Amino acid sequence: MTLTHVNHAPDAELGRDRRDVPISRPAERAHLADASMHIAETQCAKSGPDCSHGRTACADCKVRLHSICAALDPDELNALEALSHPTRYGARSTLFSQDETAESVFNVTEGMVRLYKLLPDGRRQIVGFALPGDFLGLALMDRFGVSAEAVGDVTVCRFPRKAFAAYLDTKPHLLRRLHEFAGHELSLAQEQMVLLGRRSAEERVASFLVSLRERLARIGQKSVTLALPMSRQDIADFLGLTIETVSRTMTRLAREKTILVVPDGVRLLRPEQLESIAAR
Amino acid sequence: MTLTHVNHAPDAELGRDRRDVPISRPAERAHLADASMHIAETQCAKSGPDCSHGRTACADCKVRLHSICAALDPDELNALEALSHPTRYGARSTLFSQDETAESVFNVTEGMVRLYKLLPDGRRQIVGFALPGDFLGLALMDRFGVSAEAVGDVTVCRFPRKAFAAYLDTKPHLLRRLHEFAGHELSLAQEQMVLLGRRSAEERVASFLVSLRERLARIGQKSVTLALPMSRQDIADFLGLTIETVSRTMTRLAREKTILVVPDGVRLLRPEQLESIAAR
DNA sequence: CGGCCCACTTGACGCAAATCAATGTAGCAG
DNA sequence: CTGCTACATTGATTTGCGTCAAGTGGGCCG
Repeated sequence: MTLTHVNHAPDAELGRDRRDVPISRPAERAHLADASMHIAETQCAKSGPDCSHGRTACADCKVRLHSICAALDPDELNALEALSHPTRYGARSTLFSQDETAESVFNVTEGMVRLYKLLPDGRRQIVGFALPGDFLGLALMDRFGVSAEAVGDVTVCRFPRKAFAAYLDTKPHLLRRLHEFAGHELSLAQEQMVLLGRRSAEERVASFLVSLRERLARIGQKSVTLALPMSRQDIADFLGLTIETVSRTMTRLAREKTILVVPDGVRLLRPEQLESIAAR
Repeated sequence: MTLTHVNHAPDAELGRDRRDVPISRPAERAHLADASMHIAETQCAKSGPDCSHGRTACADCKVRLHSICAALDPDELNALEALSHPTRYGARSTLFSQDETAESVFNVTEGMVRLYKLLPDGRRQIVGFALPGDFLGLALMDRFGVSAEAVGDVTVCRFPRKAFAAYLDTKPHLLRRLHEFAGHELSLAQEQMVLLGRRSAEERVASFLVSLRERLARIGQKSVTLALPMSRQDIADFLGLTIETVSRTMTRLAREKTILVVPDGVRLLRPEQLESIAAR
């Protein structure tokens, strides 16, 4: 049963948060140098420790087992919860910016965050996409080394960095868990260096799709239909390519029936073919 | 006083370990796919915990203050020393290989180590050069994610991974220190992603020289004359370029009197010019 | 409904870096 | 000294991807 080449597949649950939260358009031009915008955070007004309207207990947290919190027993979870500020960020809003003092660290619970660095002339390199369960501010350093923006709407557990670090000092196994996350992150970064330094455009795109699928599978979202909530420009800036090259490459993969391009996503028709292109 | 364009400057203390330790030549062809060679380690025969012939005490360690060991008090230092196996590796020998079970972790005390990943077809990406004070095996994972080879002769403190991890469990502040190192490493990796994804050949070379100088300065080797013990191929594989492009770029920088190419190194004639080319 | 905007795609062309090919040079063995 | 080997430089040519520019289609607003 051969699949026909259509542009719109009847796939549910895809959806780039593009129309909602029409927050200042210029933000989308972030590819240019300014990056100075700090879109108002969609977060609760009082930012004290009990910003808990509609609060969901950590015990019910959908990403707990994939996050650093899996290292904690119920009592410890409560203690950490006391420090946490569940916070929402609207699509395209800024969680934090490069070089800014790190007041908070974050546990992503929903949505996707792009992490990037800008060169003075505006060139942008996305160094990663954070998914639910991922931790932002791993290094616990005084200042952030990268900027972070919500791709679509995002919810996080935000922790004041100092309080979090202090708690960490009392819970070595939590630090251990954090360190494991750092090791994993480093490993992804090294894979990405191979991609950026030594792979062709087609290999980059294939590799990107395959590894995004793997990451989603690890957090329980197994599917051959991959949601791509980020823009083509984001993908290009992640893969060290231009938007045109990404577009052409995806078109070619689609023409060869390896993938099927759908609105805000891609269906992997022949995943094994993609893996072999990715060359790993 | 203009500097003349000479090929050999009267600079001391440079020196690629090329002639010494003529260990199996085929190793130099490591750029091709085989990578299967495991050159016999130049390490002490009995590998028990007291492989201490000619052992230098940690207290005298030249890199202690730059390594993870700076987090330890004298007693702790002794305890860790009891686990350590000071080991030498000859030029071009392998410390460990990608995907191999991680039996040991390492603290580099002397020399330079290249860390790299290979694609199945032999393409190589060097993900970093480890210097004295750097720690190898940070992630403490079961298997190494990269391969490590001595560039010139190298000395390390080697620790059995499990014993090290066990000791770590009793010393949270050491884990904290290790985590700081991981954060630093991650930060370097992200910088490198920007380099590989978004910088031109000239910017890459300039950036490489500037940041190597900074790293050396941080461990006390401040100098405008930079030793480059690694080959041009290594530099190319680190910068995501070909050897020819690296060579041409260095020649151009030299022609413009920004650097002076000397055997096994480079003198930075106009560091500020390099920094502005690096565009940071 | 019509027009605008924006994200994306597609095509034509140009260029930076890769590839292919000599040539130069230092270290070492005989 | 001579030849050999490995590394590095330099030149000629090709090419993959970037740049520039035009075209498409969906969403949204007046």
